Amino acid sequence: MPKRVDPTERRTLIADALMRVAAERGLEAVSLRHVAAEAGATTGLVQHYFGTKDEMMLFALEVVSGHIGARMEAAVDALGPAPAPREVIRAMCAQLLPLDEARRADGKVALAFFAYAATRPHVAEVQRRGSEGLRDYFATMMPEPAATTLLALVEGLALYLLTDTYPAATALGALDGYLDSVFGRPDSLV
Amino acid sequence: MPKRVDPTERRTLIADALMRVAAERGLEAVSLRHVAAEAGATTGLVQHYFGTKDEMMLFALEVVSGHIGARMEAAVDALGPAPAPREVIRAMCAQLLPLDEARRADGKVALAFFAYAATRPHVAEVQRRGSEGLRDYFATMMPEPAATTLLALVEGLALYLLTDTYPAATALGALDGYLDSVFGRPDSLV
DNA sequence: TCCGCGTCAATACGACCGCAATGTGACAGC
DNA sequence: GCTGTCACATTGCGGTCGTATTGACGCGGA
Repeated sequence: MPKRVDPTERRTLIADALMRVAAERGLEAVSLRHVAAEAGATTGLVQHYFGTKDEMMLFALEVVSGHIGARMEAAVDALGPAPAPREVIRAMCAQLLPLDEARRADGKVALAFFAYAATRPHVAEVQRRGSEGLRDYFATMMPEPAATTLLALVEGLALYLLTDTYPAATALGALDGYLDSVFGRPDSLV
Repeated sequence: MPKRVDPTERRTLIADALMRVAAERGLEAVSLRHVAAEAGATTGLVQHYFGTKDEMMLFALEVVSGHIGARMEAAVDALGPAPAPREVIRAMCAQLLPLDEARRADGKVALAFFAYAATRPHVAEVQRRGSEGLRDYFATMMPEPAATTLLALVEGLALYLLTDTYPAATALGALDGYLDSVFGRPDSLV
């Protein structure tokens, strides 16, 4: 075969460029040309790997999900062996919150995709599955209704962090407060 | 003066058309032409009342806020005289959730504006003020940290309702569950 | 050796965009 | 009844969009 190249690597490279554009200028600024320019390529290259724009968007959505999943895994691993369920859940939730620039960029893209999905059912389906998977996993460590509430709370906190409505400390306080109400306060008052 | 018309009425008419387009086809489908067509007018008319597209978008954002505010007021009024704080809060929160088609349409537009605002600080400022006002109002009827958490929870529930991740009953259950934990369960068990 | 395919650039095309300039009809005041 | 001005329609410009087409280049297999 001629000129070997790793296609998935290329695709990921393009998707990364897409996310940079989306995080900086919004999802509506994502065009074949802008993404190609950001990736240092031509529109032809982008089109070679993604036949249509929709394909590209869908792949980017999967990449964002992958980022979040990887961060969650790393955060849980960092807890050491046999961590308490509460700590696992807390660590995972914290990865959903835009608490540093990397997570903030992903958060912006994820938010943009939520809006994008609001009028595109097949995209919404992808997100829905992701959320349900997380909720079900949480439900193995806490009552199912609490897992449902927790996930919505975290999503809302992420939204308010993204718009700078709440500072980070407030959001984390709200998260810990809710975890307290589910698992009981660690040891202090009440 | 020649041919009198009510300018704010026209502006609202155009903004309504904008929101119909945004709810059905997403905010990125909002263009002068589409909005004008939806309003049964010409682009010239739209331009006459909104010099630039940004102006139009900002006005539409205010209209959405107005819708929500009006619904909240009506819902609280419907509670009768001297309602309990918990019922006031519940009624207001319910108006933030997309539980019928009208609120769902507004919710879609509001979500789109969140994403829109993520890369436009001056738009985010408008939303931020709205959320803070609501939070502060809630805080007059419940502990301030709880008001913060509640607002984020409701926003998250709205997001999940919009993507059909949660059914309405689940979302309302989560809302009531949280209100229980703040105000105490009305009378039943525990 | 050279053919064919994977890879990528360049360019063209038609649609649509925001915006501005210009045209037109209706009405109020003189 | 002429005229100025407001309300709106029409048209066109410059630009960007997504997509399709075309062709050049590099290299493994015959």
